[in-house]
Amino acid sequence: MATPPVLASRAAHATTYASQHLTASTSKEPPPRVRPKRAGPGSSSSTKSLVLSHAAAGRLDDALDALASSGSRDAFLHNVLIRAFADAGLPAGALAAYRAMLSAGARPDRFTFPVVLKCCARLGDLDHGRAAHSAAIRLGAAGADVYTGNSLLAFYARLGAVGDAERVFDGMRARDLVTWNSMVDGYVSNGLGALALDCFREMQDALDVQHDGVGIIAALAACCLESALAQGREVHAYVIRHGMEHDVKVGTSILDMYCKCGAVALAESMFASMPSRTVVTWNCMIGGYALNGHPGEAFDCFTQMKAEGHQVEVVTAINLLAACAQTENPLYGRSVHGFVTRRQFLPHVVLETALLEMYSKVGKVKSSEAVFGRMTNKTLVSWNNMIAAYMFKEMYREAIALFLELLNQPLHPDYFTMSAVVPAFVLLRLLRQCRQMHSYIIRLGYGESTLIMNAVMHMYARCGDVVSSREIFDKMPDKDVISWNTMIMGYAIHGQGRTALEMFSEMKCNGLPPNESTFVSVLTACSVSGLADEGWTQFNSMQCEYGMTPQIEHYGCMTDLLGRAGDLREVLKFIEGMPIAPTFRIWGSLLTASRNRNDIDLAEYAAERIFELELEHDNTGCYVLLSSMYADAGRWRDVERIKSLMMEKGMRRTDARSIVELHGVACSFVNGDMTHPQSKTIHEVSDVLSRKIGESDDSRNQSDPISLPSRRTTTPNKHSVRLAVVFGLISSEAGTPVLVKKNMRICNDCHHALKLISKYSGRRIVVGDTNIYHEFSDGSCCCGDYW
DNA sequence: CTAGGGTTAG
Repeated sequence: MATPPVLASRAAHATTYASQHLTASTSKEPPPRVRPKRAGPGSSSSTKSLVLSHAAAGRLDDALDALASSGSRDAFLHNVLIRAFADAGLPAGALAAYRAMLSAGARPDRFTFPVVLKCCARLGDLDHGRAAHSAAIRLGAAGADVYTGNSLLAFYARLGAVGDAERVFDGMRARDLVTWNSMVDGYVSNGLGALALDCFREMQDALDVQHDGVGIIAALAACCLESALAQGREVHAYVIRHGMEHDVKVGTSILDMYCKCGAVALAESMFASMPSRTVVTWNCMIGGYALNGHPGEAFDCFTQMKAEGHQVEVVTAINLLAACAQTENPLYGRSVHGFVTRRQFLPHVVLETALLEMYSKVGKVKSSEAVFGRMTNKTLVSWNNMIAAYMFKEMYREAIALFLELLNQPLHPDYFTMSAVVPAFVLLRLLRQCRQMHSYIIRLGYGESTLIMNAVMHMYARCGDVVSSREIFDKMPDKDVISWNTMIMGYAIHGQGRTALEMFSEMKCNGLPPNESTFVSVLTACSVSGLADEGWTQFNSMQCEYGMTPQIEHYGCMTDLLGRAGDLREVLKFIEGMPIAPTFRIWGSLLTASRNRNDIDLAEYAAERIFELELEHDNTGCYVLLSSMYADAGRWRDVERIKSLMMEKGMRRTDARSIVELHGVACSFVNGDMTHPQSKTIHEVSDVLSRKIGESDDSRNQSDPISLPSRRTTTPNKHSVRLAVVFGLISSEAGTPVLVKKNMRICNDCHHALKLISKYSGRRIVVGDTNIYHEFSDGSCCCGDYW
């Protein structure tokens, strides 16, 4: 049927009218229209019936137009229309109708505000909500009417303004069950579980009524946030006492609470006892199995769910993917991917993000990329996950590139983004990129965030610039334990044990109690700087004064400390006396100590323990170290044995590489490198330096034990680190330190030579290996020749 | 013509 011309033109007008009000959303009220002649509080019955009939037929723009042109000040009629827009899922239209109401001069009442506020919440429109709030205050509805107060409270809470929600709560003259429930739920949706539970308890005293399902569900969500199993069980008991357990939603929430608190068995018995279940119940159970590391049970549960005739929905698939991510075999995830494709669940942002994450966890980063690339709608979470996927695969450059791409998106990187990407800079250990990252972080407005600035501090320290690390630390307004731990560790890895210990005392003076990690930093400082007595004092103090139980990391530090002292039997005795089983970390420490004391027997013993562990850890370094010890001892047959063992296991010695950053450009050298344009000069200078420091031909002829016979061996003065240092020395001004990063430990020859070169050149030379920074100056190294 | 409800990615 064709629309009558009159109505058609009106409809067109109405659309413009509504959109005008939508676009003018941030400005003040639209200019008042011409006051109609008949502007009484009621309206003519013809206006009323016209508006109502349009509204009832779903012609909302027509209804709005009719009402606006009648100039009616009938609040009831306006309320009906606002409500109609809201019910039709058109919150923006509802706000346009509200503005029309205001410009008609009608007076909003206690029926108007709840709907308007709900629409503002749905649009995330804080400004219009605040405007409605002041209108409600002006009209006296805010404090007096419970419904208006409740809506205001819920509105602020949903937009994350908990403080405003609390103020509304406090200002209400009367509160009902909904008021309290909204407050509890408001805390929950802002992650404040403890406050939610306090509020829930307070509510029982304040109101003389029983909790309803809504409140119970909010309280259970609070228990999830706090992992408060005991309180969750109390809520469960309350539900049973008051005969509410047959409510499916309540039952499902109890089940979910048990899952989230890690009590799968309790969740299972809840599941079994439920008289009826919905898809959501099944989804929770599947998610709960996945969350608690039981992928097999999750799959079984899924099969059973389908057998009972339940429709699989998007959330089911998402939870199932969490289970797939835990299996070794990518086929599970792929089949779910096929399933959701066939069911046409895609595109769906959350589902796609879950697919991306699943592929990443089963090691299929290419598939993650494919999913990410096809996504039309990407949320910050999608980006964060893709960055994390690259990080998981150690694809640091890709992670950084994606992060830089994210900066060009209309999205604001959050803490997860930062904590995902910062380690990439740390691992690449390029100071220039750290500085860049630092400035991004400031530009993004995270300069005041303790969490993020801790990461930046860590980044600088790991990249060899402990001074910048300290500068940030000094400027931080709210230092937490992690800030202090990071700073202490920063000094520790730079061999400045004394400064680290001073920081530790200062921390305690400031009244900040140390935690377990603090002692890892402190003990590392003692061990790197050879402060044996201090180390023991701290090790005892953490147990006696702070009642902490040393963890494997602490034992690792103590093993290092003892190893450096040199009595290897003591080290072995210590390891054997440990109350926890030695790990790779511990035996590796003994291996290093044996190497430094040249005790091949003990080194073999330590290496055997490491091989016994049969872990997925990369043992290449262990083989290389052992083989170089055999080479030093002239045990060439053992060298060969190790070499063939490594070939058998498909291990390849990683190529030594050293990087020096000059004027913002990173130059990378391998052993004997000739690729640099200034190679000739670099090699010549290295030879000159070698002679000046009296480096013997003996050490220069020492061969690389692992290299194949065909490969030319490199004399120590052409090792990557030496070339990098030489290039650094000749390319920077006298007096400035030279900073070099190396991807493996420095060999004895180079360590010795660098000490002499620092003295000869009068320059400070800093070389970072995988663990610590060696600071060579005036003929000695901060590590005290133990590393 | 009025408020408040469960499951999902980090």
